[in-house]
Amino acid sequence: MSGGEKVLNERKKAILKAIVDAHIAGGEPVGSKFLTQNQQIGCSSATIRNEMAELEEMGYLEQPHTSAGRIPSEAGYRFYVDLLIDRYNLTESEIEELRGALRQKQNELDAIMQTAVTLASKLTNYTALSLRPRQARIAVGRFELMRLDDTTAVLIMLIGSVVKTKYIRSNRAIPPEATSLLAGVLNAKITGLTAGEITLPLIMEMERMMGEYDYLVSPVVRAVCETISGFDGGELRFEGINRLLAYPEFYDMDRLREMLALFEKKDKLLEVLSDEAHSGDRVQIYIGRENLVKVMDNSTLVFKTVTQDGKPVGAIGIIGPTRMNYRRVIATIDSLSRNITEAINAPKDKDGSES
Amino acid sequence: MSGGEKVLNERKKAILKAIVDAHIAGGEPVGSKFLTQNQQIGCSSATIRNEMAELEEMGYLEQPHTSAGRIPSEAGYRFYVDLLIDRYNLTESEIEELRGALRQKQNELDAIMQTAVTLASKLTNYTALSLRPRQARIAVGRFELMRLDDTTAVLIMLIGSVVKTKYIRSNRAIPPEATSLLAGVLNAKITGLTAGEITLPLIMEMERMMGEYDYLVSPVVRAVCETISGFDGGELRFEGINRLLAYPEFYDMDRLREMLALFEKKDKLLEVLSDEAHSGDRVQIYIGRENLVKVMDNSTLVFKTVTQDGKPVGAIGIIGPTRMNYRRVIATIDSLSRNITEAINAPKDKDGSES
DNA sequence: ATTAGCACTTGAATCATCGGAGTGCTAACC
DNA sequence: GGTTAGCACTCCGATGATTCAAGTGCTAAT
Repeated sequence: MSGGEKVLNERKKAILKAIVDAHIAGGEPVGSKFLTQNQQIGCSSATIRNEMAELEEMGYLEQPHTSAGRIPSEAGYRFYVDLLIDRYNLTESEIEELRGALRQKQNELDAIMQTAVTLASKLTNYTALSLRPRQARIAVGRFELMRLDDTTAVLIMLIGSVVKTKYIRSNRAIPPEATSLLAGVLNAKITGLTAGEITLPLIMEMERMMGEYDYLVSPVVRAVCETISGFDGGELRFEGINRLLAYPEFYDMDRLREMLALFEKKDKLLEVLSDEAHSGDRVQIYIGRENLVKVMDNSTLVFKTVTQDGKPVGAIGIIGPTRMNYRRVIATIDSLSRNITEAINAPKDKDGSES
Repeated sequence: MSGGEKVLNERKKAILKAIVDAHIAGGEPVGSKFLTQNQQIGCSSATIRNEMAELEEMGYLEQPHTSAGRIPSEAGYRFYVDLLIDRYNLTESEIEELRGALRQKQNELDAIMQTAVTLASKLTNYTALSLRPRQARIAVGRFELMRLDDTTAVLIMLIGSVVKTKYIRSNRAIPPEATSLLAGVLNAKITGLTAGEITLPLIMEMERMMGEYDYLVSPVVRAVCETISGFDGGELRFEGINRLLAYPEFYDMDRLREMLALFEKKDKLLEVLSDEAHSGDRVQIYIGRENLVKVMDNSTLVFKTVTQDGKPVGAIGIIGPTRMNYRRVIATIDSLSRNITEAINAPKDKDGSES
């Protein structure tokens, strides 16, 4: 709000960066004296104090109380993050672990995301999250029907690249020939349609096609619709929640409780993330309440989209205190999402010749 | 260790019960004076003090420090719980909510358990858990194969009453006629077999049966084995972790962290629970470290098995502070598991005639 | 423009004090 | 003998005073 030119001289930059670094490392406010140790800044504490006062005026720093050091404001973190173009690179072994874990799961997006989120949490030591965003257009691409006994069958649906199943029970018989017929009708008539596009005339036509087995259409279609609506809700998973506790900013019970409540109130988050998830190919970083829910005062969200055939099919990210190790987190998330995207887009894995 | 007859006179029972009740309600140690308000105990504080001293000697009570009131020991809670034969009954509306939620999901054990665990957490206000125990003998009961394109297919397996799917990718073509052939071979040869029973001769025989498509057998069998071994690991889910925070006994950060760490270290829990899950038709209650992992000093675990065709297929439970509302929790878990068991065993739901 | 120095502010830690709650025990009471 | 009133004793927790150290802002000197 209040003015302040955007231009920072080199020394201010160095000081700001040093403050953020120090605060990330220690978690405490940092004072002028401490900064004199930093080689990059060749001046006395008094000078630094003056600079810090100006940085505070510009909104990059904050003072918890009069006689404490400074901590970076959200704007300060933002500046710092934007500065970080030189990526922290994962070590060879970390990359290997990642690749190895992904190689197991062939194209099972669900399983892959689960693996990835665990890995992300482990590698960064923060809470990780995986997201399957809400999608506008959900439709079944392929149906299959597996008959179990006289009155039971399993309906198998391919949605995107995810397989969903649903039990069908009927109080009238489901003869073997009816299942294949029904599967054929379903594939012919309602592949590619969203729940809203399955109309009554369509259903009636299907019933006509089913002949004497018309009674099966209604329950099956209902099952399809249920599955579709269940699917488009998106999905959000967390892993490593307890890692939050290791960081002093969450030692405050109330804050922690808010955070956990946030984790459970997935709907809200999902909504926001689903929007954001569609945007861009880069790692996205939300600092504090920059954009998202306001609960996240002291937290930062880092995530990146996973795409298949150019379309976002999920996202993976990290949530943690604002003073997080950005280099590492960014690198991890970037690398993970890149590898997942790669794994699900370049199929054809060579069939190793084990005994 | 030190002696003490098991017999408690009526007054002692009344006092012990009153203390547990009060401590559950308030969370604080309870003193002799407070208990005089209780109508059931018609005597003065001094008498009560004497009785309490004896109860402490017998091991049913503890004193945090000399000049505090008493709190129930684990043995005290145990006694209290065993005393609770009169069940707390859920209200009509609660039962209705439960039934309604279950009715939606037809026999999808996974979805049902998910619903149930959410409900359990909501109804009791504690952290709830659902368990699919480790099982000794896992075998596929039925195979189906869905062809997607020239090199991809989805293998669909019915394990118990759970459907699992797995992508199959091949670097050689998967022609349509091969899929049905392969499904037939799989159904003929390896239904009912555990991973260990799928031997090399068997595989070779299958390859012979597949004729020119023999190259498909190996990757598919491998997928089957992976799925089976993935499945027998059991599964443990938590819901409502943040509810723990509402209780003062978890206001201690370290305790809380231990607890959360426990939640993530599912393997261990799974192991213990899988054993226990097989036992009995009653609600099981573990108080403190009575039996389980030692982390759970101040916590109680209440759970009950869900059975299908008489066999345990899962369990649902609550975890919370030792001073929990046992009546309510026991009733909820009992009712939930009973309803689930009912839902998955008595199929044939009437097909309502909605327009 | 930079720096040294100093007065000032403020939260955190330490310590002593005090009050209340609750006990255990003894002596009186039924 | 069981029950109760009374009292001395213990111990925790809250309160408040004091001290301490860190860090600032400002002024004057370089």
